[in-house]
Amino acid sequence: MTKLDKIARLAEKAEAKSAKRARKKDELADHAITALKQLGYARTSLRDIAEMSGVAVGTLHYYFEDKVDLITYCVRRYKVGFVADMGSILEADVEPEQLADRFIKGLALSIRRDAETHRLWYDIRTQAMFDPAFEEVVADIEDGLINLVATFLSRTGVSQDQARPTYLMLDSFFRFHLQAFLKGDRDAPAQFEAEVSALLKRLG
Amino acid sequence: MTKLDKIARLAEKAEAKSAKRARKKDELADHAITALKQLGYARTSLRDIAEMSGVAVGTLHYYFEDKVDLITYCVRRYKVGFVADMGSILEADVEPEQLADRFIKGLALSIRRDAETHRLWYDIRTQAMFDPAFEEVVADIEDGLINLVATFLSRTGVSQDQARPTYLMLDSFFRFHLQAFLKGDRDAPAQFEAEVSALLKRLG
DNA sequence: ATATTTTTTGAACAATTGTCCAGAAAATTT
DNA sequence: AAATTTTCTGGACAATTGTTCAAAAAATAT
Repeated sequence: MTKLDKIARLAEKAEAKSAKRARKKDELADHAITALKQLGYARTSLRDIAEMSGVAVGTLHYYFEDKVDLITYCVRRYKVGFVADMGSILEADVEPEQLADRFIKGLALSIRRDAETHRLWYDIRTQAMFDPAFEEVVADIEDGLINLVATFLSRTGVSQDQARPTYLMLDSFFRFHLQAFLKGDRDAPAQFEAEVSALLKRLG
Repeated sequence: MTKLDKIARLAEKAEAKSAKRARKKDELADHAITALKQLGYARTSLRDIAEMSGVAVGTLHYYFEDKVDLITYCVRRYKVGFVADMGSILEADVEPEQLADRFIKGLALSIRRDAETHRLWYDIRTQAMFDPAFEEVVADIEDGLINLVATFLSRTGVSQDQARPTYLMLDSFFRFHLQAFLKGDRDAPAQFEAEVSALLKRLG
């Protein structure tokens, strides 16, 4: 075995190890999210998360620096997934009008299906107004969302410099009807769909 | 002294007493707000508030049921004041266009002047997604804000059924630029003014 | 099989939390 | 001036918090 072989094998090992560690982190994060989306940032303790994950509290600190690190990791992970999901809708090769329809329907569906998870995002976004530790993750995610809207607009033939105002408009309606849905209004997603659809036509 | 006189005087006393109590509540609430707007709901302890108010912790519980009662009282008090302030702008007898200009300028000014207080509102509004105890106060305030926008629209000659979408639009821009301002972007209020002004012309 | 490293545990720690309450202080009534 | 009521105090309470760490357990390497 040459020296190069040894080095290569060592690198392989190191990579496999960090990959395994990453998998475990994600596994823990997924359990953490189920706890966080139920109670919110401030009300969820590391013990809640540990119990939900079936591990001891110390294990969490073995994988995550501290609570902020753990929570930002969770929010980032889930929101990246959301942006990817919505992005895949935009890949379909259909008429602009139908695309807009599908996109809005996708958002409405996400209110219905992932309401509890989305409120965690709003929780963290608000925390960032008080705690600079959350500023980075919030800015990153918000950039991703604006970017998502930008590709949506480019696919429907609208100028991309409308991305931020459009994102803000979508976000405010999304937030409002999410709130209504969480309060028990089962029709909120449908209303979101109708209202946003109308407003989008008015603007486009 | 007749019996009626006695009753009248008793009623007077009772009213004076509850008025005094109400004044003290407001005084405590004002101090509490200065603490809350700096740290946010979850991070502010009753001891922080007591220290800020120059009273003992027990005194807070003498005037308020519990922490939730105290905080909802504070948020309600400050937001009612804000709505009243903005409402007084709408009383001016000027051209619709100038009125819109003044209204938006008033909002931009409030970002500059009351940034820390406004973030407390967003904090409580988000908490309401997790804790039903905040649902009522949030719904009340949001109704008040939509109402404010409704009178704004009626004064500028726009259909009132656009109140909610317009409120949501204003809110999202307000929130976004408030966030930017809190992160250190001193131009955020001016940008808010420009962007909202443009969008409003596009819609009206 | 043994040695080494990685992973996990859960008890211990100090700090903080909201709430309660007996008694002091102040205000009001008689 | 005495009695009564209202207001306020601040220590005590139990519960909970994030974090640390020595030791055990498990996995991996020799």
